[in-house]
Amino acid sequence: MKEIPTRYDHTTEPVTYDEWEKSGQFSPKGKGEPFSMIMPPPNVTGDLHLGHGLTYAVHDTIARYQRRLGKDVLILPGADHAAIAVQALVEKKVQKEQGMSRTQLGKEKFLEEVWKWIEYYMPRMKVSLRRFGLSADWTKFRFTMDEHSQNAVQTAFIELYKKDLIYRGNYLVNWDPKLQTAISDDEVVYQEVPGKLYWIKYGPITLATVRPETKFGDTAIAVHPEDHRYIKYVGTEIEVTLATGEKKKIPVVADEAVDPEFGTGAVKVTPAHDPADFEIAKRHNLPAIEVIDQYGKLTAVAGEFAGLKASDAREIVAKKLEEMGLLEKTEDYAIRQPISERSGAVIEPRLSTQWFMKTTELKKEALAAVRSGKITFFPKSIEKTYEHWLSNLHDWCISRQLWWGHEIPAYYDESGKIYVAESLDAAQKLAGATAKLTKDPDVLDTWFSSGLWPFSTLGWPNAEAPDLKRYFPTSLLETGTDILFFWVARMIILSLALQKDVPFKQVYFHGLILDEDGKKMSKSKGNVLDPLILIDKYGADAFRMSVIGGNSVGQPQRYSEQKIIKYRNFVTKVWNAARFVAITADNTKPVKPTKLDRTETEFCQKLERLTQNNQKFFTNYQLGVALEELYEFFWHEFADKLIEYEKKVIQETTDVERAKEAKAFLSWALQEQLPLLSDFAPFLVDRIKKEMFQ
RNA sequence: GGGCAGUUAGCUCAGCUGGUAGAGCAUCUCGUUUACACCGAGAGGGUCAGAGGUUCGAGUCCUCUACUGCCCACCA
Repeated sequence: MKEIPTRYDHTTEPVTYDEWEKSGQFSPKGKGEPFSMIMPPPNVTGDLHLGHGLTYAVHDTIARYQRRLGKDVLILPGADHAAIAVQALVEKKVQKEQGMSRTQLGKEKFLEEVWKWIEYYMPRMKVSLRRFGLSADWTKFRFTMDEHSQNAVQTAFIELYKKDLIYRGNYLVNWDPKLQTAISDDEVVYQEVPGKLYWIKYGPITLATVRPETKFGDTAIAVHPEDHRYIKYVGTEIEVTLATGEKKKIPVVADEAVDPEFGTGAVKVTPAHDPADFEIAKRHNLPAIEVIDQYGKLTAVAGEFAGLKASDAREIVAKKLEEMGLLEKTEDYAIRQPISERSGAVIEPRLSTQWFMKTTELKKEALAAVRSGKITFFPKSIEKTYEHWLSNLHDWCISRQLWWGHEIPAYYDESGKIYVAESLDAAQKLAGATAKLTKDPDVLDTWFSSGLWPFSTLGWPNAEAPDLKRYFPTSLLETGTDILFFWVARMIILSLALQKDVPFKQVYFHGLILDEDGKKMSKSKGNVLDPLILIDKYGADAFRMSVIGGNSVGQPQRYSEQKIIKYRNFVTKVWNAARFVAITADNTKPVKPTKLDRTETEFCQKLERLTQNNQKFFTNYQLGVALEELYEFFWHEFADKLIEYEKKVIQETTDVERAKEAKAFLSWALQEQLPLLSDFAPFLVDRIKKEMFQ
């Protein structure tokens, strides 16, 4: 009899993983039907949360299932440079350790610090990723800032520029005064804060506004075209008195965007600081006057108020207007304030010269790709969200005033003319030898490089790269709904633009993990669970099953340690059932006996059904259901019923052959279930095989 | 304001194309120390959010309502 402990020892997992990796079994063989997944690259910010754990658990479970079916599986791992996030972290670190700001340190030194950060965190992150048991091909690991990625990004930019899909222009952007950069619409979140609605006299017209401090930048008053109250003013100019006492004339325009029901039905138009006003101004050819600068302070046009922070200026200006008899009344009002998701600063819509990507044509193609079924979403309901977002998509601001990130391959001569080229030399050729060129100082939005990820990782822009030819378009993208717009939609757009094909055929959106009370987990709430600590305590298999089990496609799930305990117990159960089979049926070859009694036949039928369902559930990405059924079957059908039944048979029968057959049947039944289990619990099954059946 | 989900046992959740409800945890009873107490046998517990409709028959399809969550939006 073998000496087998009654507990599965999960501390051997890293060793097992090492063996797997060294054996090369995670690398695709290049034979069979390809099945590829590009792993969502985690940010190199130092920590992995439960959401990452879920992502990798699902990735790996699907990959192992596909391998079991005989597919040529590739999981390509990577990491993201996370421009804004990492820059902010390194800035904090430099400030703390050297007492210097980024600007004091200088760009070159600062970037050295960033690379030090990357060099420190990258290896740690890779070690962490391996703890999940992720069967990724590490030889193909890619970082969004490695040389190949940089080249891909530069090439993409140049190609898109040549195709006239990228342009530079002075438009209203979301300005983050804290980070001193523009950010995209999707990086802005809104918060309701108590504020006031100010009713201000503009000559004969009174209008309501929440931002009296921007009055200096008003270049029109807008009313609805059918509003009879104001029709007589439309087309005329009205003299307006500013808080500085200065008087100026501004036109009254008619625009559909104005809601006659709100306030007085008249609205001030401040094109430089309000997206809606900016649009009105475009339609009526109105000038834009900058009232707020890049630091969020009032500019010279505000006269005596110049230099005040916009938020402070509000009440001061209003008070002055009141003294001047221009403030009719105020009322309490909930303001919807735009906040930078990155820094928490109040966003100031501001005119700025930036690079943009045109989306008008591409979004149609991106819509068609999903509508036509070239890309399938799981769950399907996400398609509506996707459609809605795309149809409302504006051009995408892709430049950022940061230091850490992909450089923009654009050069300017003294007259400001743009030369887009891969190097200074190449630009110089375009501009002529005498031109004095300067490089664009900005970097690209992180999501621009992430958007190229499904093909840049496979060798693009080299169209002949073997991996690109074999594994693109990828089979499946597995991710969370939180980055549907940031990432999923952008990959589709950029892939259609540059590869003329979809980046993936299926997208599986797993649901968000919430805490016990159904609240989002966040560091600030202090309700986060560290997946690596859970793995240390209970093992990777239990962890993987705990995030997959009881989770269904796209549905949020509440998570607590109780769940992982359930699966840790399951791991022990499987271990002990296998142990029993190994001990009693030690030398039996796992061949299905030919003679079966009724109980055994019934078991076979149930097992057959389980296998069929398993495949069906995986096809629909109902991993939670697949796991639950397996759990039920193994524990209650196999362990509780079949093992107990055969145990009795073995004890009671006098027929030696019958006892042998019972043992053989048990052994066979176990071996049939182990492959199914190994999708979810690869470490456990590996150990069972090695310790008990070798 | 619009869109999308969800509302099933005390708790966490399953329940595909309709046929009078399931699991895990928790509770209670009993058992077992030669696979496993991270165990076994069993029990209690649900008018499937509410109302209406389709149907021989509805958690399961339709409509409306309520509550919860998520996403989007230029009502200043």
